[in-house]
Amino acid sequence: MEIKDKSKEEIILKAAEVEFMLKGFHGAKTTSIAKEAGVTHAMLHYYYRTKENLFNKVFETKVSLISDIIVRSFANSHMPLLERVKLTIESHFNFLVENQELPRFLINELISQPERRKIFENKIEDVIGIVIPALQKELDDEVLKGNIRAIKAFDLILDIVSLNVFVFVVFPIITSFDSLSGNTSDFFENRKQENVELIMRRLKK
Amino acid sequence: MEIKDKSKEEIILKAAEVEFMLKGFHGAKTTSIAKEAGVTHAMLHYYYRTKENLFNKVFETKVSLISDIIVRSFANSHMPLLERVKLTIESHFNFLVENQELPRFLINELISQPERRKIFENKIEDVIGIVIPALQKELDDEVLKGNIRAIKAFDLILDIVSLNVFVFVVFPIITSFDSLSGNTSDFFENRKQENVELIMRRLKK
DNA sequence: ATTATCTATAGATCTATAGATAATGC
DNA sequence: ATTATCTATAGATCTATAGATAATGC
Repeated sequence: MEIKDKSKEEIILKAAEVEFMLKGFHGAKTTSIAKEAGVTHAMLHYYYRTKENLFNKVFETKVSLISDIIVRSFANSHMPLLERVKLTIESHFNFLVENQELPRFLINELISQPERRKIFENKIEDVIGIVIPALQKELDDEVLKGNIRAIKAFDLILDIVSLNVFVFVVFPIITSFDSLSGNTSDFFENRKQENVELIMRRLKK
Repeated sequence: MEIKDKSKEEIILKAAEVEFMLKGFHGAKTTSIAKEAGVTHAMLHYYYRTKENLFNKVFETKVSLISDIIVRSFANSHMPLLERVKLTIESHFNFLVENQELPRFLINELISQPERRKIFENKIEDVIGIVIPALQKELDDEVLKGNIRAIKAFDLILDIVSLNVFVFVVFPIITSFDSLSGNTSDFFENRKQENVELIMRRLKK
């Protein structure tokens, strides 16, 4: 057997990732994942036994990605708050450029299969429980100093996430209208700036 | 046969609506729709022949709702622009309160089943082609008069839609964190104001 | 006569595994 | 000896329809 760049096990996982992300758990079929991976259908079950199993592998990896980005976003605490918020928006946005199908996938599986929410909640709960109160305190301090306008940390985060995520969620649909004539990365760059602008104007006095 | 409030045909459609909205085309099963509707499985096929057919009935109704709201949102042209934008944000938000599962459903089916995009595009295309240029002109006029800051109509609409829609898309997930202790309608009311605030500050000089 | 309903079942599709065979690593 | 691979097929689930029967509207 020659040396392949990837083992079949990995190839199957990659193919599963693509199919699950695009079609969801129910829309994806183990037969077509196997076909896409270029292996016999039996191989898929040999390595992962069940469809459920294979899905969970994909799902957990994706959930981890999300919880990591939340933590990473609020690092760099030694920087003025407004600047840090700006940087957070940008790095969060950049992360989404690299993981465009991720939000839609998670949202969808979490809603259509509520039994899977626990996995998500467990990963994300602590992060939320720590990040929000800490941010709230910082915001309140700045408000007292008269530097920014009052806002709840939860609202600020939801503002940022809404603006950043939504473009990617609808991107495959709006492209078909071609209103964004021209190049995709210009479009994204423009959106990133627009989002920063919106949030900065919301916060600045 | 006694007089029922609804015919079986309608009951089936309603049950289908619920199941398709929640689980998508592939996740929904005609057997469980029939069960939910309290009819034998054969009745579903008697009235709608195929699953595809039944799905399309639901899908088209939902697409119409969306295209209607876009048109309605930009009525009331005899009103100062900023005020009109504010009203548009609010009425769009109110519409979403009444149709919370709608955006996620559409986004998802449109992405996982690209063959259905045409139905959507046809309904929405004209509306977009008329609304955006008209709005752009109005915005440009106000910019020249020195009343607002420059913005592309497309960006403004995407800003509004992002902020308004996203809360509902993730709502079933964030409720489980219970950060929004207290009542749901207060939470929504607060979000609506936050969104108006953001957009107004973006536009005002 | 037409419309509505049920039971039973065909036929398709999909997940999963059994069992045989080939390749690989000590 | 263990791991990887294939063919073949069982078994489950799901969509769809045939065919019989009951209800309804002229």
